[in-house]
Amino acid sequence: MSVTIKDIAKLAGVSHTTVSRALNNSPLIQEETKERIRLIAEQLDYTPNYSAKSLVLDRSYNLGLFFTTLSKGTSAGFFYEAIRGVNSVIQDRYQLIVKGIDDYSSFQSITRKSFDGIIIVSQSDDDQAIIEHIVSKGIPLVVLNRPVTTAGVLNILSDEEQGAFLACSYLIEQSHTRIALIEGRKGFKSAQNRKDGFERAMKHYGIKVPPIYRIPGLYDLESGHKAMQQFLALEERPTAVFSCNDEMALGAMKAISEAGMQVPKDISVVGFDDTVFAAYVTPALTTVRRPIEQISKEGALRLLGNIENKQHETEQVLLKTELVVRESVKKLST
Amino acid sequence: MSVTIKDIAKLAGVSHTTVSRALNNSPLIQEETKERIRLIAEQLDYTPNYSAKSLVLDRSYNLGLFFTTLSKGTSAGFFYEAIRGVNSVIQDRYQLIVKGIDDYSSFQSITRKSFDGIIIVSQSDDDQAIIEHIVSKGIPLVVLNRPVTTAGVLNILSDEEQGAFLACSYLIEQSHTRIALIEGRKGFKSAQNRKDGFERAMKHYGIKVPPIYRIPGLYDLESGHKAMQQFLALEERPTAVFSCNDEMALGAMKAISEAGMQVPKDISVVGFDDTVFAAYVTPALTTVRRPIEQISKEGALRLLGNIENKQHETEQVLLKTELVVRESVKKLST
DNA sequence: AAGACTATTGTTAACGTGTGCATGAATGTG
DNA sequence: CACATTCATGCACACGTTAACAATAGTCTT
Repeated sequence: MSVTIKDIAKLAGVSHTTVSRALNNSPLIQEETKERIRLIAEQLDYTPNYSAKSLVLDRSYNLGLFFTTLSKGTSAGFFYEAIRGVNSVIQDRYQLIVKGIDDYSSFQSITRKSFDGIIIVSQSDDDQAIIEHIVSKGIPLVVLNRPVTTAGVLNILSDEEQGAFLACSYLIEQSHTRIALIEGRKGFKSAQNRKDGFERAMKHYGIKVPPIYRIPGLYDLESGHKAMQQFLALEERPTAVFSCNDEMALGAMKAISEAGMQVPKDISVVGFDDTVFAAYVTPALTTVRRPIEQISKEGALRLLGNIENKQHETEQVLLKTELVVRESVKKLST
Repeated sequence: MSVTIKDIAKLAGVSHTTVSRALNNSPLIQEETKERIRLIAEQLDYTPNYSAKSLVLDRSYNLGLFFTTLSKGTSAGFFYEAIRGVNSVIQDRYQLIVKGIDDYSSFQSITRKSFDGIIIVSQSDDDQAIIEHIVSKGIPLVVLNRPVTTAGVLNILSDEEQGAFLACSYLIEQSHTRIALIEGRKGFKSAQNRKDGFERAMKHYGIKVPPIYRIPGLYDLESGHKAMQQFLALEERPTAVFSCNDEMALGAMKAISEAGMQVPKDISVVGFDDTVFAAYVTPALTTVRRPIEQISKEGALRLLGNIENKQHETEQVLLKTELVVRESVKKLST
């Protein structure tokens, strides 16, 4: 079948041990011999059998990249940026195995033999179970995007509460006082954080928000659309809406234009995430940029550090978010 | 360290062979013995070492999912749907390894030992090299999204030429005669197919298209924006634009509104792909739906069939696209 | 009741690679 | 020149699993 080190050994007139050492650049082997063996390996188009390597070295060369879910609730852009970020770091050294946590019926198959390290892009508290499983197995782990307090876990995320605070403060500075909130998907930590930022800004500036100005959403276009319809039906409409993500903001804008009104002339809208299309809708959406690609890059980098130095760095890193001002907010005259 | 079948064997008072057979549900073993062994395995929280299995069974349990590129030119939605489709099919049986073809400096590491099968979501003719490598290694392969003639390759894609024809015919049926084209990224097969559909429709209905009505784009928002600006600067503007994907269509719509005009009142726009946001922009975008998730599902399914039955199905499957009529096209009065 | 057959389990080797220890040659030391 | 030391390589085994073949006991056939 395929070429093994024994085939090379035979041709080179040495033992397979010598070949193994030569190809791993061991200092025990003479430079001259190494060169000869490398040449033969090249000519035979030799590729190491990673299953055999894994078995004896107790490493899998696999990196797990797990999302809370692949089938529902994860936005395409988010998903894409996360994979890109991680992928740009690992290059050739590892294989990237992508999976949705909700696809696992049992975590049994997640062992130190099958993953050298795992990155969880977490969007829900429900991920706690798998996190604990991974930690208990002693697999190096980094959790992105959601705060986690479990011991022994690297944790990298953006400060979403701060981002939401930023966005809402901006609305208030534009003299808005009737500000409504379209919340994120229930159970997602990000939904809570963003709402917290909203509430803090309101409190900080002493703005009263009636209960009907808060409607839960599902992070998708449709729920934003529906929520906005409800706001529009109100007797005293809000003059501005903070939507917990861009997709819902888009749905909201759609509802506004369907009602014969205009953004930002009649109602201002702010989103969150700075999705690729935010800059290109009409009007361009003012939103909060969350450095997902940077988070996943940073996470992958540190995870590799932990794996290769066998250390156990375990801090929490908060990366700052940034307000991107575009055209969807109007400054009210005071 | 971790539990092996030998540990179980010792506790059960049998040989490790018997344990192996029992856990693989071999008919050679007494039902009673099997039950006893399964129980012990469960209690010890045994997990098979997949490296060892792979080594002896000559299977990796890995499925490769390769994209032409992860870093440039692949749209997030496209990427997301493809992964979802494949993932929904493979469930627990395989690990899904995601990679960008342009990340490979050498294909050497792609062997039959490291991948049981490979799915290529191909967007460029440049992928031919890796396709040939994979075929030469005898790895089961399915190529999605782009037509491929290499022997021994399963090929599943949508009939994009037909989709473009559909879209352009629709424009013509709405009495448009000055129809412009924003082309896709050069070198991408889809760009060629969609253009072909455009040309066929024009020819079929006997519509003349001046050369300046065709501008190449890059499949991103910005290039659509720029292309539209050029159309708008023309003395005799088109009344309708067929954009080779939704993102460029969005960019085009942006340019139109910046010029103080409206879609579809002043200019009609049709896109391609039916991206998630197409339904929620204002006006909602008329576009061509390409069943990516279905394509990748179908592809994964057939690939698994080929792997597990050791057969070599090698046909080309064309899945029909569908025109989604929304609000971005105006019927001209004749 | 002897031989053939069947059902169940064990023995042993194999997959491809890495590593501790042994070996032998060459070199250095006193 | 005898002995210690260093350098380069080989031998044998280990990693955890599966499978071909052997072995044993029990059952059936005539």
